[in-house]
Amino acid sequence: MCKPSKQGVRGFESRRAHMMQLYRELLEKHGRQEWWPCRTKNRFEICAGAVLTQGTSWKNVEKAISNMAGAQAMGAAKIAAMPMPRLERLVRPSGFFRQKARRLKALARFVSSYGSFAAFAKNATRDALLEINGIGKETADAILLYACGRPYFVVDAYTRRLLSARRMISGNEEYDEIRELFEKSLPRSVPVYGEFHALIVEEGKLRRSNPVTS
DNA sequence: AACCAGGAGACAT
DNA sequence: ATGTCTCATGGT
Repeated sequence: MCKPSKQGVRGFESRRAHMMQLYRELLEKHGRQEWWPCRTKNRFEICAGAVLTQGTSWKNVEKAISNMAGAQAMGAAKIAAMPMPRLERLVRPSGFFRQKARRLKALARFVSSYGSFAAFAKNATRDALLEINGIGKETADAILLYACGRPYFVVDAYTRRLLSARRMISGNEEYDEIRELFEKSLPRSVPVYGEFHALIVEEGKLRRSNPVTS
């Protein structure tokens, strides 16, 4: 049952075509972003970055990451065992430092409970991540995609604006509807998801600094 | 000198 | 379900 109607099939193919076209267009315009993939051997650093960047510019996050790395503290076990005042001091430049220190610690304990990062990356579920206080949908998906190498598309405010500007969504869709739109329209590829989201962010930043150039 | 970043949670309506 | 407030540092 539920064999797709011609309308449904055409609608699906059309969305997929638009999505690929958008990807190509952004890729040509901005070039490859290569956010985290190979540059970072430490995958916990990606998890930390996902939390630290909540509501703050990446520039500030880099300072906090640099502090943690400089203190030999960029690891789940180290963060899990670190006294809060010390952790707060390290992440202070990223803003919201008290709650971010708490969130990092909760995440570090969760990762540590798997015994190894590899075990965490393989077995942690999205729902389990979402139960951690301070890990919402966007942060969870960013961790799953960029740190765990799993095919979850990351949706942010730029993504909504861009898609509604292109009339690919109406604008009032739920987070997960938009995520599934990407995941169903694109080949199930971690590098593609990662690059596409990064490109959308880059495009969003450009639009902000220069509101008039389409 | 406001304004705002690669958000999320708590709370009121 | 949908708004509004808070969290906080550093760059335009």
